[in-house]
Amino acid sequence: MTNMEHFKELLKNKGLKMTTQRGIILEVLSECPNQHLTAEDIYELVRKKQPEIGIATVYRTLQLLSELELIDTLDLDDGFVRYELAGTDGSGHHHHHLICMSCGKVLEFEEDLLENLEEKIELTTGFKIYNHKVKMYGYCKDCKEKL
Amino acid sequence: MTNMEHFKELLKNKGLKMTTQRGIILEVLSECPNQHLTAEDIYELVRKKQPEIGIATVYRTLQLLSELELIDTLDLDDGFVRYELAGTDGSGHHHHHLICMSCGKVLEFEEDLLENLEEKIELTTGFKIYNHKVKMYGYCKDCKEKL
DNA sequence: GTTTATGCAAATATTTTGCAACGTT
DNA sequence: AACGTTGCAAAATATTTGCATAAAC
Repeated sequence: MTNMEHFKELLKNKGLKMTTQRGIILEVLSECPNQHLTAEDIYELVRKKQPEIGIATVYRTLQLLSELELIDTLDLDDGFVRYELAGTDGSGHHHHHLICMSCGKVLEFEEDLLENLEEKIELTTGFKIYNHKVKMYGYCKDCKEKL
Repeated sequence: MTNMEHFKELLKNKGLKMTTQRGIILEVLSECPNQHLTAEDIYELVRKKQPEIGIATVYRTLQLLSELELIDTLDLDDGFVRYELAGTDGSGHHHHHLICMSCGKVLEFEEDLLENLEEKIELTTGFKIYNHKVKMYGYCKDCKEKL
């Protein structure tokens, strides 16, 4: 099932409506894999397809997509909330971020080693883990070589 | 060396000055271990000791402490940046967070399993990792039992 | 005495909300 | 036809900045 079909189904289940605006916003996010767009970025991209849209609709839709777990949010400590499609590989695993402290580049990684960690934490703390967000800060290959 | 002594030394090295306000802000953070205070929370606590302080000074000092790596920031997706002392155990390991999706409680954990992960990522991607932030979302023991 | 820091107020910037008009089911 | 959604503008919120005064070195 595509993201869009999934979205329609989730909306229907909740008695909510599919609209042009909602469709375009999810479409734009689908067209920007591995990017980390701010609400403003998304607003600008959506306006190319639907110039009359208001930014309030963008915010409301992003909140909705986030509640439906179709998108994830990311905080890069610069005062913007950033958005990206969740579970790009359909495995249910979220991807995580490598943030270069020199050039600011953000790479993605997916990693199953974290599952050992989850298990260990569940045993130790009694906490049942559902999801996680991981950010690694360091220097990317290029910047590392320049240092 | 205490946090306060460390702070004074770092300030001196940078040609900056130790002030009553800066001292009190670090003191307040030291008195609230494992809490996740917003700038406003800290402002209120500091005002009990120094009523004339302005919130701008609190923000400026938190930014400074953050740059000096004496404190860490935490984003709980509620629109506030939260602050806590870094490296509570002096091991240089940062602690991480378990966030209960039911009651909102935030627990801490420290985990060395992540070091395997860092190593693996460094080999795979060429990224040199310096620090990381991990948030685990799930249900705490109490909430899990009530479900 | 020089330079950095503070407090206040105003400015910025992001996100949210109220409401009348509109679109979807 | 009923109800959810949109766009606009205004409001709310968190954080930053300019500047004259005060404090630290």
